[in-house]
Amino acid sequence: MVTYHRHNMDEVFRALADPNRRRLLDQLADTDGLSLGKLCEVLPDMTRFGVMKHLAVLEGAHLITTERHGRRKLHYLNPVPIQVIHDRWISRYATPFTEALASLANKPSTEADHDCTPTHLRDVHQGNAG
Amino acid sequence: MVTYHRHNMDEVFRALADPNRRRLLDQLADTDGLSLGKLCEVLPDMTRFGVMKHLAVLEGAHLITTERHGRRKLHYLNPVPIQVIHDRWISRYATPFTEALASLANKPSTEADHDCTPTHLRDVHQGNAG
DNA sequence: ATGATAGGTGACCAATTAGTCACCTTTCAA
DNA sequence: TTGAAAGGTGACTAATTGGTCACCTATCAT
Repeated sequence: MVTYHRHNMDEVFRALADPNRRRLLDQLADTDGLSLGKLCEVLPDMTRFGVMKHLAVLEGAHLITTERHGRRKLHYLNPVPIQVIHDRWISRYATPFTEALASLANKPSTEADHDCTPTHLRDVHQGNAG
Repeated sequence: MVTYHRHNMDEVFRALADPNRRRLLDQLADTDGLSLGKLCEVLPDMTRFGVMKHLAVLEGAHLITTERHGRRKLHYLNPVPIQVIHDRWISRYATPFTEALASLANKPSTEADHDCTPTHLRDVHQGNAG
């Protein structure tokens, strides 16, 4: 019996909540298998220790995996927890209605002003221009 | 020009990171338009103020919207931010490979032990039985 | 009007988190 | 074998978060 599908959603969401950590993931999505030193270049305003901590959080959430190669530690993106989140949580709310609304929301045009949205969704629309 | 597609991902992810808040969202997904008092029944181990704070976080992340009706405040699920996250972030990593791996991971059977996974993904498999 | 009901505010405390640092081990190249 | 390079640990501080409370306003039924 394997248990790797029991990803802790708390940890995954919390890990994803930080823009620095998302940046690290994005970097690994672009170039996988980077060392700590290389990943430090992605977050130049932070010390090596800060980056280490963020990577530890990502690893704790199983969003990345690591492999030691000599004196270097290589970091690999692991997209499984994200897929799991999608499958068992996000798809619940991604109804056709939502998809239509979201695609509508992505258009900056006046079409969105037709506003066939229920009243309790209206406040989402109150963006200021600029 | 509308800006409601500029959801702050930090806030959304952080809001989703708390199980109490996810429970509130689940409740609203089941029965939309509940008052604070009703939502307090969902989290019986917390005071009204705690629930209020969690709802405020959810509202700050635009995951719920509210409407006052007399002396009551009704809360409505707003699935748009989740859809946005899916569209612009999650789908990046939800490759066919990932989907296959995830569906594999969801099976507790021995099929997962064929393990055609890259080495750096292996540690995801090390679950302890029981 | 009046009491009960529903919700709100600001202050407050405990626990957690983010980031840094001094110091350490392991590995590689010469 | 020695020194530089890569990474790791534990302690520490500052900031943030989670939760509670005393006290408040607004609304409804009578």
